[in-house]
Amino acid sequence: MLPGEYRLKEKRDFKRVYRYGKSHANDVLVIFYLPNKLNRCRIGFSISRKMGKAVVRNRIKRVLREICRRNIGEFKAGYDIIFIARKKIKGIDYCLIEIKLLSLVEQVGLRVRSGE
RNA sequence: UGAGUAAACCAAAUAGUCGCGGGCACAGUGCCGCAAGGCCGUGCCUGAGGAAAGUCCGAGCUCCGCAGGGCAGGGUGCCGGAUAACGUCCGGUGGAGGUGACUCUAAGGAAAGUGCCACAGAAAACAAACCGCCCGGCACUCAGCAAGGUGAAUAGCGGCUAUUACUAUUGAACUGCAUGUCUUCAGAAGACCUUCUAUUUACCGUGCUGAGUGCCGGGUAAGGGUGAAACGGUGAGGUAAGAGCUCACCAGCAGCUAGGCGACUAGCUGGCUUGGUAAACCCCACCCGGAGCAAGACCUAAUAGGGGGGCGUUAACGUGGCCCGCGUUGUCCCCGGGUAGGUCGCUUGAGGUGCCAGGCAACUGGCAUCCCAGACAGAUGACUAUUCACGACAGAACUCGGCUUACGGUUUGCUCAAUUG
RNA sequence: CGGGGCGUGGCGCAGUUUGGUAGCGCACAUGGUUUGGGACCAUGGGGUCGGGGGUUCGAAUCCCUCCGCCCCGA
Repeated sequence: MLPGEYRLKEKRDFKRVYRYGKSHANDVLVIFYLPNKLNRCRIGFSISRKMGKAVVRNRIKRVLREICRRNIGEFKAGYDIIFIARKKIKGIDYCLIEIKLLSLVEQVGLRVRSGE
């Protein structure tokens, strides 16, 4: 679970990102992102009801959160980010989702290599 | 061993690291905010289910004009009990299914009334009536019998005379006006014919009897391809034919008696019998005010509006669908305040566990013990190691009691079948 | 959390109130018409009435339960 300051909570923040932000996607995830005026990034998740019942949706959300928590240092600060799960994400294990998510973040240029 | 049936239990386990929600303790009184308030560190504890689900019922709790009456509407519906309450549960009764263990059962009233029962069928509900069966009358047809008539055949008794003339025939005459014809023949007989009688047979009409057909009047509901269902069922007697008309058994109804708190059961008696559908309207009995934790309560700076009481009850508006009733708008007096945000509601409860007692049981009582998620964009995940049967259905959002639905496994009791001893 | 509605041939809808025959339009197939196509005319096929259970002689229709979709209010 992310610490509270890194969470994107408000409905109006989601609306703003969807409306004015940019998007990119691969086969399991969609990313929306928009610069904010803070010196940290806030991350939100959206898993549709079409994905499955509550247990399935919770599982996907928790895996995504865990990935973001462990890699929070690699995200470029000052952005609001929303990840949307696509249907193919069901059944994929943690490691593969982590690779997919980080590659997606790198493609849109929000990744900061902690080592570099 | 297999199949089935009923019940109970479990919901992968252990250890470590990182991360998240909540509670408690300690500390800086550090940070954010105008404020109400919130945040940060360390330690310890704790953190989804049997269904958390569907939202199908019932309650608690909260607010609303404190919910009163009538109508309407909705729900429930064998009996008794349990419960805060229930459409739930337990124990019984009746019915249905199953070889059985056992399971299912919206199971009041059809004799309060209304409606419906398609097609088929004579008829679908006051029973009536079509076919049929039976009785009577009339007409017709057929058969038999009786007496009769007519005709025919056969048989029998008769009749067929007999006078004059004449050998005979023919002719004539007279008398009489009586005469069947023919043959043999001379004297009667025979045949045809005919009277009567008898027998047989045919026909005719009459009467009676029987059968059939048609019509009319009546009796009957035993039987009638139907249909889900046909006005009690089966058998015997009985009858013109039949019929609870009578009888036996069965079903059903009413009454009485006995048992049971009761649903009901058993027995006896009686009159012989009144379709189904109420998950159709309805009747009867009982129950139901409405909305729902985004209910609602409190706090707070700026912008800006209410609440309570008295009087009044015409009009308008509103109130769970209508009416009564009630409330607001009116007026007088008094008090200090709405949205966004924050806090509370928010988890100690018809609570869990164990023992004892009561009860067949649901459940209740007593004692001991425990605190067991409380978020507000919403907490359970990832990694490592070990073990196993390699893990189904599935995630709290005010809280309980049920129901329904989804689903993996373990154990036990019981039933049936097969095999072995 | 509460309230309401819908589900019927491939598509859009009737029929449900008051139980007994599942129908209409478009689409599809065949034939005709035309030089050919469209339009038109005629004929025909195609439906577990969302699933299951019950009431009833009989259910798309009545009752219960489950599934899916849509709308509204707080």
